[in-house]
Formats: sequence, C-alpha cells, structure tokens
Amino acid sequence: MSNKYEEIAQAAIKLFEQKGYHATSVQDIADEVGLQKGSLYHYISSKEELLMKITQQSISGFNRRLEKIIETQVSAKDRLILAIQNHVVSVAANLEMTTVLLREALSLEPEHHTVIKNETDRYLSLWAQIIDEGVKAGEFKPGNSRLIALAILGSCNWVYRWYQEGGKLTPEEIGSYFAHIFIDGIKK
Amino acid sequence: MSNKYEEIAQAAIKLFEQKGYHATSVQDIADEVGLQKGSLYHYISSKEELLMKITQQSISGFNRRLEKIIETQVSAKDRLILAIQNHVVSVAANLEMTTVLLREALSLEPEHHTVIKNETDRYLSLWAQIIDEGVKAGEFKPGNSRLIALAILGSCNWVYRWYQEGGKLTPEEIGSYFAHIFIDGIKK
Amino acid sequence: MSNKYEEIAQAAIKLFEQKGYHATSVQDIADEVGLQKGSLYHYISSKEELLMKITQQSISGFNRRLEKIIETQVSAKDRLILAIQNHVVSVAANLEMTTVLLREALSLEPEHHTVIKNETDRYLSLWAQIIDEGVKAGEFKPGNSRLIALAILGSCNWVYRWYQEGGKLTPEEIGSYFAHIFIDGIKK
Amino acid sequence: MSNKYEEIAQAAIKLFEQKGYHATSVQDIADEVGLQKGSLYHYISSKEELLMKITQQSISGFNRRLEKIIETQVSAKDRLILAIQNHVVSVAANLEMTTVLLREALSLEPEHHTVIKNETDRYLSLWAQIIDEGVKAGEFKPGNSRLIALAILGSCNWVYRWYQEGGKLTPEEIGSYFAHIFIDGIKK
DNA sequence: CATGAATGAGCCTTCATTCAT
DNA sequence: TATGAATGAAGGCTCATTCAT
Repeated sequence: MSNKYEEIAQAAIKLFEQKGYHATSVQDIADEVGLQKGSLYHYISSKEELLMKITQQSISGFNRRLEKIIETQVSAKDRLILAIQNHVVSVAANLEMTTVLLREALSLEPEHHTVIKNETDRYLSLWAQIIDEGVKAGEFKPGNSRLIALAILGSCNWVYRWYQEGGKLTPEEIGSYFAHIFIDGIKK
Repeated sequence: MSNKYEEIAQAAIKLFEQKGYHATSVQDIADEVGLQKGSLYHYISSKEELLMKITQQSISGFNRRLEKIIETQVSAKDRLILAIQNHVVSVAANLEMTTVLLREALSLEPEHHTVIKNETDRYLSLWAQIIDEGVKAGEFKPGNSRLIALAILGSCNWVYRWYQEGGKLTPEEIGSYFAHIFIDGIKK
Repeated sequence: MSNKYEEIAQAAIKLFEQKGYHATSVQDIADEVGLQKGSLYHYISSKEELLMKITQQSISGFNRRLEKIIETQVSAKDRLILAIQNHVVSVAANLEMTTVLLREALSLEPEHHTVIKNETDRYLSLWAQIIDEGVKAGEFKPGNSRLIALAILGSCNWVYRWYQEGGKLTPEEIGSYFAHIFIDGIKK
Repeated sequence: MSNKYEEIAQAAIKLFEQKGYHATSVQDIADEVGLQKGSLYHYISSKEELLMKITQQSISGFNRRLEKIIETQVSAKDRLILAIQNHVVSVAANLEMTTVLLREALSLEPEHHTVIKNETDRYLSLWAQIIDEGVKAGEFKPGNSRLIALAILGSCNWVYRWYQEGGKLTPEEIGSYFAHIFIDGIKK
C-alpha cells in the first residue's frame, strides 16, 4: 500500500464523487495521477477493488467512531447528541468519500456489496442501541428504536447531498441543530 | 406519447431501479418490452431522454402534491404532518420511480440535471415555507426553516433506501411516526 | 446461424490455421470479412465460442463418418482400410479445420476442452473397436487394440502437419499406402 | 549461460507445456523461479528466445540420437527398430520439452520457425534414409520411403499427446510394439 | 544482479445510436 | 412500425519490455 496507491485512491474518490463511478474511466484516474492507464494496474487489481476499498474505509470509519461514542460514560441523550454531531461532522469532513459510500455502494459486485451492506446494517444497529439505552434509562419515550434510528440517519446522511464548504453554518452547528430537532422536536 | 412509450418508460423505471442507469443497456429495455433495440428509437430519442422524463415526472409529482397540501386550510402543524405522511406514502407507492429520481439524477447531462435540480430546490422551498408559516403562526419554535426542511426531507427521502413492501409497518404508519418525531422530539 | 456467421467461421478457420488461435485477433477476423470489430458480435458471442464451434464441428464429422464405416457389412480388414482412407482424405479435404481441431483444442476453456476431449476419446474407442472385431474375426493378430489405434491415429492425424494440396500423391493414395503399411508392415 | 538460465528454461518448459506458450506470461515464469519479471531480462533477451532455445535443443537431441543410431553396424531393420524405440523413449523421457517442440514451434517468429523447420526436415530425411537402406539391403519392400517415414513419425510423435507416466506400458514397451507394427503389420 | 515502476500497444468486449429495408 | 445489421467509440485490462536506481 505504497504512497502512490494513496494518490490513486484520492484521485478515484475525487472522480467518483464528481462524475460517478460508472462515468469515471480508468483513463480518467490515470490522467489525474499522471500515469498511463496500464500503469495503474501496478497498484490496483481492478477499478472495482478501488471502489470497494474506498467504501470499506468509509463505513469502517463511521462504525469505529460510533463505537467509541457508545463507550463514553455520559447519558444516552448526550451520547445521541455526540453521535449526531460526529456523523454530520464526519460527512462534511470526508464529503467526497462519504458521497462515494452512500451513492456508489450498489455499483459494487454483489459479493462486495454484501460486505458493505453488512457493515451498514451494523451501523444502524449501533444507533438503535443508543436509543434503546436511552429508553431504558428513562431519557427517551418508548418507541420503535430502529425506525427512529432510520429517521436520524436519513437526516444525517442526506447532508452529503446539500452540504457545501463555506456555507453559513459549520458542520458542528448543523450537527447540533439536528440533535436538537430530534431530541426536542420542533413544536413550541 | 403513445401507449407503447408508457410501456417502455415503465420497463426503464423497473430496470434503472434494479440495475442502475448505467448498468441498464438499451438492449435490456428492449428485451423487457419485447422489441428490438432499434425499434425503441421510434419511441424515444435517447436513453438519457428516458431518464430525464422519469425523473421529471417523479419530482413534478412531489411538487404538485405538496402544493396541494400547502393550500389546505388547516394548521401549519397539520399541514406538516400531512406533508410528511404524503411524502413517505408517495415514496413507498412509487418506490422504483422515486429511487430513480433520488439515485440517478446525476447521470443526467448537465443541462437536464439543472432542470431537475431546480425543481428539487423548489420542493425544498415549499417545505421551508410550511415551517415558516408554522413559526409565524406560533406553532413552531423560531429556527432555521431551511435546515429543518433538510432534516425532514433527509429522513423522508431516505425511506427509499430501506422500505420494503410487506414490512411490519405500513407507509402511513411510518409517515405518522416520522411526523411525530419531528414535531414532538424523542425526549420524554 | 445466418450466412454471415458461416462467412465469419470460415475466416476464423483460415486465420486460426495460419496464425494460431491466440495470435489471431478479433480484429483480424473482422478485417477478413470486412466488418468492424464490434459488428462481429452480432454473430458470435465470443472469440472462444468460434473456436469451440469449429472444433466441435470437426470432431463430430470424424465421429460421424467413422460410425458409418463401422456399420458397413464388410470384413474388419476392409473396414480398417476404409477408416484409414477416410480419415486421411478428410484431413486433406478439411485441412484448415482439422488443423484447428488438432492444434488449438487446448486453447479452449477447460469446460469446452472437456467436451472436445470426450468426443476425441470416443473417436479413439471406435478405432479400437474395429481392431478388436478384426482380432475376434481372426483377421488381425491378437494385441493391444488401443495401442494399435493410437499408432494408426498418430500417423493419420500427423498428415495435417505435412500434407500439401497439389503434391505428388493424392489423399486417396496416401490413405491406401498407410492402410497397407499398418496391415502388412514394411518388411519384405 | 549461467546456472540461473537453466533454471529459467526449465520453468519455461514446464509452463509452456502446461499452459501453452501464449498463455504463459513472463510473470508466470518469473514467479516460478522466484524472480521479478524485470530480473528475468538479465538472463534472457525475450520470451521468444526462450521458446527458440527450447525447441532448438529438443530437435537437436532427436537429430543427434538418430545420427548415432544410423552409424550403428546392425541391419537396417534393427536400426529402424532402435530408431523407433529411441524416439518413443525420448518423447516420454522429455515429455514437456517435446510437447513444446511439437506444439509450439509455430509460435516462433518466421525466421526462427524456419530454422526449426529445417532441422525437422532433416530429421525426416534421416528416417527415410534408414528405410531406403533397408530397401536396398532387401530387408524392406520397395516403396515411398518418405511416406513411410511420415507414417512412422506420426505415430511416434503422437505419443506426446497421450503418454502418461505410470501407465500400464513403459515407453520401451510402447516403442517395441510400434516397431513391430510397422515392420510386420497387424494382419494375422 | 535485482528491483519494480512505467510504458504503450494491443486485447476482447460492450453499447448507444443510425439506417436501409 | 419494426427489424437487425452495422457502426465507431470507448471501456477495463494484460503484457512483453525497458530502465533508473
């Protein structure tokens, strides 16, 4: 996993985000890093492997960070707030990679797609776990924790579709606002 | 816009949803409707036009329905509830077409993409408008209405990624639950 | 299996014989029939399929003809003579196709290769059967019929490596001579 | 011609036999000897040169051995028997190399191919010479010595296509049997 | 001697689109 | 309308060979 591989992966992330996986040719990636098309294959074994590794890395990061938050010794409510803030901030900080994960995972071959799907399902379960613990602790109303998790994840993931660096709000502010919405609701 | 065109569009929707736009060949569509590849071109002018019309139709539907809800003579809160329920139910009822809209719009040529983008922006504005009216009416807390709209839309759009017909909850129930979450929050 | 397919197959046979399967590109075949490379794929599904069909057709012909000879109501000796003459004449008459069969079969994918291998094994068994019947009838000395068949087939197949149209001897003469050698030997 | 070259040549023989010349990559050979692809080129000048040297060595061996047999002071018949036995035993003893010679020679560039072709023609002439001498000595019937040589060579070469070590018959037994067939024929 | 990065040409195949029939 | 032959560009990938280190 040389330095050059990292360069290639970065080029791929950028191009996959800009044009989409299918619309990005290996030639495009080669041009971006200043190599011949064939030379790329010293570093990668296929275009799809590139996509796989990118999505893998992305979802792993999300899982790792959420696990850390879950271990935190604060109230469930605070853990949920942290999780929301962290997710939104991560999406913004890794906008291209997250976009590739959320938009291109289904371009993976079935077997690779399954791997990502499983990690994604696990991520959802971790969110539901936080909510369940909040209910158990009497911090949240009893409810369908998986459905709540899906609502929260929907909002937080969607950020990749509209967030722009340099906008009026920082990712931290967006995250806080979202946490506030989910916890307190919007009614007066 | 003959009857045959509708048949072709339906086939395209189904296949674009199943395999993705790029992975669906014109041959696939022809096979699905029982025509030869060449014959399709009596009805369509290009594969991309098919995608354009599908996404166009989908976003138009969302806008049309939301406009109708906005005109309803009930409280802002009830209009928001209606809007959420309606959106979720529509996603579920037109799962394939909505998936194509939300997932494949960026496969459109830039000029077409812009058209869809504009209608999508308009849809967001309509949501923000409802929220603003709720705030003005004292029903909702003052806040960043566009951000709230993005949160709600994120949750509601995301449904296309996980909803499955025949699941435990009906689309109506999911919509109600989501409305409840956003209006009341999840804290006890 | 249009007329054009036959044209393509003929071109392939000619080129595979001249340059070998691997050294023949799809471009070469396309050039030979005056089509674009991509246009070939209206008629074939892959280059390998072309090789498969050619070898299949070739070995089938050999089996079919030998079966007919076996059914002939003449002495085993005469059937063997007929078989040798027929094989040599067939090799000469279908020199290119036979060359492809005998030289390129191992370029087939394992699964296709197995099919050809099985038919080839069957061909050998038919030869051994003739010899066994000759032994039983007291026309041939008892012996290892399979080994004798391999000796005869070796000589007769090898013809593809040296036969040239317009040479001093006709295929019929070569066949007769070979039959004579195997039946009578060369000693005075 | 270092020791390493011999190692590389052996690897090439093995791989060319197993997968065919075209299907064997320089990488395959490098892997087999535990070198990097680029390092091979300290020992060889091209992949084709490797094939050339292998086939050269193989055909030279056949010619050398046959010349020695021709010089033997025994009857023509015995010399023929020796030649057949020797050829079959050599094929079996150098199965891989012989396979490469007989199967891959046409993968050589035209100029190299010509060299091998000439040595092969010479080999055939040596066989015909033995037969001619047998005829002159009254041991064999008068006949087309070249055609007889081709028949014998066909049988004996073909052995490379079916011989398997550890079979029921030893190469010596096969050679003797073949000699017997050609000299005496199979008729009772 | 050995490495491994890089080349550049070539390979088989796919595909949206056109058009004569 | 419908066909299906044909196009031509592009795609992902392989590979023998070179060369600076």
